[in-house]
Order: sequence, then C-alpha cells, then structure tokens
Amino acid sequence: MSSLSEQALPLYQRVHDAVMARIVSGDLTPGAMLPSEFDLAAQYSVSQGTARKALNKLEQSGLVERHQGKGTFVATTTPETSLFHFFRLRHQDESQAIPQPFSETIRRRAANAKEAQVLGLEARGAVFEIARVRCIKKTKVCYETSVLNADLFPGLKERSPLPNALYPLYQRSYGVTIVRADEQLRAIEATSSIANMLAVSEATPVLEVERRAFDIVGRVVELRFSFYLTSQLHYSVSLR
Amino acid sequence: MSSLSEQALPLYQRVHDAVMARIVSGDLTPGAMLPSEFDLAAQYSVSQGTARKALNKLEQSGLVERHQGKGTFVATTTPETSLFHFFRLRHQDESQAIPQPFSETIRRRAANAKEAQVLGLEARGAVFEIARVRCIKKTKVCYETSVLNADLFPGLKERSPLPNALYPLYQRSYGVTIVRADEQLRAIEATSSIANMLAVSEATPVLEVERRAFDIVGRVVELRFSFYLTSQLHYSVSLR
DNA sequence: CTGATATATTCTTATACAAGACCTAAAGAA
DNA sequence: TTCTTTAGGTCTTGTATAAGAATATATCAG
Repeated sequence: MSSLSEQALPLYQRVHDAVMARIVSGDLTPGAMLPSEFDLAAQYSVSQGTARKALNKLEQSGLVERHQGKGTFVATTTPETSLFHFFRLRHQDESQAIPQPFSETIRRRAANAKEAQVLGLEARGAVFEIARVRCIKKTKVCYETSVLNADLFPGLKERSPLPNALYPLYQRSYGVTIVRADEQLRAIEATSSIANMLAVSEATPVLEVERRAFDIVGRVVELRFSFYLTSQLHYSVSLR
Repeated sequence: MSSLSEQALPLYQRVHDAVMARIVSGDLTPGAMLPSEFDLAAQYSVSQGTARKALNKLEQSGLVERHQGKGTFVATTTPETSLFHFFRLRHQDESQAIPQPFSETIRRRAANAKEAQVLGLEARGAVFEIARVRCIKKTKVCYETSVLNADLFPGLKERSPLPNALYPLYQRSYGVTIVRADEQLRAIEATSSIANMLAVSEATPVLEVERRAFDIVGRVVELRFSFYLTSQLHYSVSLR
C-alpha cells in the first residue's frame, strides 16, 4: 500500500514515477522482474489498465523490457546494447568496429576547472582518469581519456585492466546506468602527444569526440575525450 | 466504410496501417487534420479507444501531432524541426550554428556508380547535384554537395537560388518528407579543391560528413557530402 | 519423454467520463 | 451602434477501468 502523493498528476503518471524511483534507487536492479500489472494495480489501488499504461511508458523510455506471457523486467544494458548505442565506430562496410585495448593507465587526481563544472564537483574534487590506447588488427586507431567522479567509483584503480566496454562495468559494479551521451565532434590536427600515442606524424587529421555521459537521473557521470584515426574507419550515426 | 483486410493483425494495427497509407500516398498532406478518433472509429468499425491506439502509434513514430481539444494533424517538418534534427552544427556554447549561403551551383548530370547504387537508380541515371559554400559571419565554414534523383525533383534547377534549408523545400514543393538521415563522419585532410572552396591551405583538417537521407517509405532520396571547418564550430549529437 | 492442462503474464478491445480548445450568442459597457 | 466580456455548447483528445484473448512456462499424467 504505497502512498501516491502529488495530487494533480494522472494516476498512471504517479505509478510510473513510483516504479521509476524504485529502479533508480537500486531497489529494483537490472534484470529483476517487476511486479505484474495486476500486482502493481493492487499495490497502488488502480486498475490493471492504469498500471499497464505506467509500465508502457517505462518501456518507451527504455527503462524496462516487456514480454507477453513472461513479465516485465528492468532493462539490462547488455554489452551489445551498450556498444551498439554508444560505440559509433564502423568499418567501411558499416559493420561495427570494436577496437581492442592496447594500453591503459588509471590515475586519481584533482579535477581541473572544466571537469569539476561538467561533473558537478567542487573545485579540484577527486576524479579518476582512465587513459587508453586501442587497436584494430594491431593498428592503433584510438586514444581516449575518461574522467569520472572518484566518489562514485570507489576502488576503480584496483580493477585494472578494465574491460573493453566501460558502461556495463559502471552498471554492474557501481549501479551507474548510462542512458544518454551528448557528443561534440571536431576534425583537428594531432597534437604531439596524441601523434605520439597513436604512432602517426604530427598534424595528421584526427576525429575528436568530446562526450558527456548521463545516468538515469540526468547527472553527468563521465567526461570523455576520444581521438580516432578515420582513414579506415568512420563514426556512424542515425538521425531521426 | 473502408475495408480492413489482412486478418491476423490487431485491429489498431490495421487502422494504423490504413491511416499511414493515406499519409504516404499524399491523400493527407502535412498540416492536414486527420479524422477524429470517433470518426475514424466509425469509418473502420472499431471503438474509439482502438482508433485512439492507432493514432497514438502514429504519434510515437512522429508522423502526426496531437493536441487535446484541437485534433490530430499530419506532422509538418517545419524549418525549425528540420534544422534542429538534421543540422548538427553548433557554436562553442552549443547554440545552433546556421551557415548562410555564399555560393551555389546546380548541375544536371549522370549518376556515378555509387550514387546510382545508393539512390536506387539505373546506371548513369539522371541526378541533380547541388554544390554550395556556406558562411558564418563572412567566414567560409562549409562546402557541401547534395545529389538527388532528378526524376523526383523536376525543375529543381530553375529554382535557384535554393533556400538555406533544403528539406522543407523537398516537402513543400515535391512532397518528399525526410524523416531519417544516416551519417558517416571522418576527419580528413582538405583536398586541393576543397581547400580552394573554403579558402584554407591544403591539408587543413576537415570534418567530412557523408549523409544518406531517407523519406517516409524508406527510400534514399539524397546523398550528401558536407565538409566542415571545425575550429570555431563542432558537430553535436545526442545518443540515447 | 511426450503431450495435455493449469496458471501467470502481457496484449487487445471496448466503454464511460474528464479535460481542453474553440465557436457562438447573449449580456453588458462605452 | 460597437466593442468586450461571459456563459454555454460542442468537438476534440486524455484518463481510468473492465473483460477476454494470446502467449509463455511450469506441472503432471501417461
């Protein structure tokens, strides 16, 4: 008999919000089965149809998955889904390009001004910086640095080497689910340090991708800079 | 009293398909008001709730807009919407960058092999090529070429100079509504011709964007190459 | 091991009422 | 008269509920 305060909002919206709260709080973890439409209806004293409408809305926003006859489950951001959504690198035939880890360094340091602002930290708050070079078929194609709020990811440094895909790690080990990423792309000349990392000559054109990754509640939890060599690969996106 | 054949599909799906057919056929043009839920229900001998579900589905796919008390209308891809969705260029403060036309040439010519394949034409079919240089505050920042099936856009050449945003023109004057664009991005060195067009030195890093634009029924109707200078601007995209 | 059966789940369809937008005509003020 | 306001009616989509169908899975008899 949970309380549905906030009068004025439609019933289905209140049920939606209540269930969403249970998911973001970690009460319902990814993969877990939600109460059935009838159970939910009983819990919140509404009809099955209203509970259903709330669940439909959660499904639309991608927070849950539904299967007729089986039930409703908290969406698991599988490596596939995650890669497919946020790794936009493709081969010339549009097949997904998955660069393999080549080298990795993790440092704990103070945030610079921009990082603190973007991540919502106080000035010089503690962050982890993950710097990685990645390869495709022994050719270095990517250098990227990810900066995270250190408080959200305790013990991250000890987990090195990190898996290829970071977001499933964030979710499984830290309960941080990435649902959105805003990216800014530029073509730049490789700086000396980047040229060095990627073993190309200076001033080689490089695709710079600056990413802010958001979790369910809309916080920026990662600031990432990626530098790609795009002679054999490209960044692919579908606008609709 | 339209016929809803195709047994086995749910009623709401059949209504949805029927209405969608009327939209893509041009029977209902952008901005036009659809029959009300009750009218639609009567036409197809279903309940208002079922007609409603069909309309909701059309709304989700972005084909129609609904307003309580007013009605349901075929979505008009307004210049704003179009720009917002498919023009991804932003200033450093993330405000939208709208390059102004600087020069324009339109040619009618035979498609090359790739264009014919992408646009679904026979070999060396007729295409229009629109080549434009665009500026922001008197600085050239963009060179782009758009290639179109000439049969779909009769008399296009005589419309020069074309408006800044092409897709509203496609829709208003040719009934071609762009609903999706797949883009491939690369960082390349400016070729001599591009460097010339943009008034920069050769080998300057340039962001190349290769776009395939799709209409409602999924045809590729435009193949576009854009070359951006990204020292003051960037390409912005949100993945979710 | 196979097939029928029971059970739990989501999906489809229908109905009733509420809420919002808009028009029109009556009432009132200048 | 002319303009503004207001009240009501009507058309629209939005919300809530109920009953039955379809689907998946476990259970049990043979």
